[in-house]
Amino acid sequence: MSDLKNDIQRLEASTMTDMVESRLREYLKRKSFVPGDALPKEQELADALGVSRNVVREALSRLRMLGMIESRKKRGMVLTQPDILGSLERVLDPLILGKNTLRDIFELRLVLEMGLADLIYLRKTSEDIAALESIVAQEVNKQQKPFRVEHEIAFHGKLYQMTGNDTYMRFQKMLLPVFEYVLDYEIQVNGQAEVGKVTHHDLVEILRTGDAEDFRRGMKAHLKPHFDRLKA
Amino acid sequence: MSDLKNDIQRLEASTMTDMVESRLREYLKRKSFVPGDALPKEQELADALGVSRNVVREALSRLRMLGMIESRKKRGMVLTQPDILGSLERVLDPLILGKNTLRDIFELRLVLEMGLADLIYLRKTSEDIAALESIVAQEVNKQQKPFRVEHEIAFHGKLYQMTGNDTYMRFQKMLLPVFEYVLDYEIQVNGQAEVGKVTHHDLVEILRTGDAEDFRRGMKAHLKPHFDRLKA
DNA sequence: TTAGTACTTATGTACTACATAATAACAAAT
DNA sequence: ATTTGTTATTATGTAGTACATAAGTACTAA
Repeated sequence: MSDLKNDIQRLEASTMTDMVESRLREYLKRKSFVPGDALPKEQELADALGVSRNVVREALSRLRMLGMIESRKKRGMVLTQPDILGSLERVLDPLILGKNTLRDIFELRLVLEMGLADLIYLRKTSEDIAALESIVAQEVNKQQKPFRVEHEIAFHGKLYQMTGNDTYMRFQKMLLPVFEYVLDYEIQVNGQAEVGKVTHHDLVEILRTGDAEDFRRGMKAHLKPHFDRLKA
Repeated sequence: MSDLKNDIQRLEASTMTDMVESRLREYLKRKSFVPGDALPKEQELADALGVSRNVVREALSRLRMLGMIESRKKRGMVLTQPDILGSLERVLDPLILGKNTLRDIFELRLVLEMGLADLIYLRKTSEDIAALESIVAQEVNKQQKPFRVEHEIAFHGKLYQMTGNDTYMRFQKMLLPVFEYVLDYEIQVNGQAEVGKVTHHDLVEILRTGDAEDFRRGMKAHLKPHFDRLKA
C-alpha cells in the first residue's frame, strides 16, 4: 500500500482560463473598480493578456455567474454588486458534499439558530409576535411527517425574518435542506431522538415576557436533541 | 422623475450559456451523478444540447470554478466535491458589496461569535486552553493599532479551531475582513466605542471554570460594543 | 515484469465569421 | 421642438474549424 499520494502533492497544471480569471480579479481590485464602472472590451482584454478571446470569455463567464459583472451587446461590460449567496446556493447539494462538510453544515445551522436571540431582541415588534402565534396555532394540525418540516420552515423562517437581516435569512434557508438531509440520515442510523423540552409555543411565550438570554436558553433547550447528537 | 423602472421589471435575455449551465446542473441531479462519476464529452454535450462546444465550455468553466467538476486532457471530466466556501471567498470584497449586505455580514459575524460557546464546550481540551493562554499572554505587548487586529485574529481564530468545524472556521475567517472594514467605517463616523467589559483573559478563565452558558454571557459582554452599534 | 514506442483521443487554446442587440447620429413628421 | 423613424456602427453572443498537448491504450522489446 503506497501512501505516496499523501506525502507528495499532485501538481495541477492550471489552465489559461484560471490564470486569466485571477488576473482579471486582481486587475479590478488594483484599479479600484466599483459597481457601475465599465470594463474594457473582451478583445482588448484578450490582446492585453496575450490570449484568445475565447479564454477571456470563459473567465468572464465565471465572474458573470458570480454576479460580479453584467454585459450586454454593444454596451460592453459593467461591474455589478455580486449576490454573495448565489454561488453558495449552486453548491449546497447534500448529495455531492462530503461527510465532513455535511456535519459542518449541520452544526453551522445550529450556530445560526442560537444566534437568533441577540438579533431578534434588537428589532422584534408586536406584529411579529402575533404572526408567530398564528403560525404556532396551526401547529396542532401538522404533527404528521410531511407537514412537520413545512411547519418548521414557517416558524423558524419567521424568526429569521424578524432579525431584518436578509443575508442571514437566505443563508439559513439554504442550509436547511442540508440540515434536514443529515437529520434524516442520523435518524435512520441512530433512531428517532426525543423532542426538545421547549416547544415553539414556549419560545413565543419567552419572546413576549423574557429577555434575550432567556430566549437563548430556550432555544438551546429546543435544540437539545440536535446538540445531543453531536456528542456521540 | 420617472419611477417606471420600479414599476416594471427589466427583462434579461438569458444567454445560451446560462441555459446550458442550468441544464447541465439539472442533468447531473436527475441522473444522480455523484463525485467520481465521469461526464460525457464536451462535443457530445454540445450535440445533445444543440449548441456549439464554445457555449458548453463557458458553462463548464463555471462548474469548474465551483469545484464541481475537474477535467484533464483525454481523460474527460469527472464530478468532484465542490468547495462550498471557495466561491464565497471570491465575492466577499467589501469594496464591491452594498451597504445592506455589509451590515448583514457584520451581524452575521456576531452570530458566529455567539455560537462558539455551544460547540467549544463539546470539544475543548486542556491543550486548547493552554494555547489560548499563551496567546493572551502576548496581548499586553500588542495594544497598538497594527497589532491589535492581528491579535484578535489569533485569539478568535483559535476559538474557532477548537470547535473542530473547518467550514465554520473558514467561514468566519472570510467574514472577518468585511467585519473589520465595517468597523473601521463605523468608528470614523460614530467615533471610537468603549471596550467590552469582558477581556480575552476573562474568556479563557470562563473556559476553564465555567459552563457553556457562562461563556455565552461572557462573549456577549465582550462583544457588547458591537451589539450597541446595531441599536443606533 | 518492466521499459519503450506508436497510436489515439478529449481537452485546451486560437482564430475566423457572423447574427444580434444596443447605441449614436441623423432625417422626417407631427 | 419634441417625437418618431432610419441608418450605421459596434461589442457581445454563438458557431465552426484547426491544432497542440496531455493522457490513455496497445503493442513491442529487453
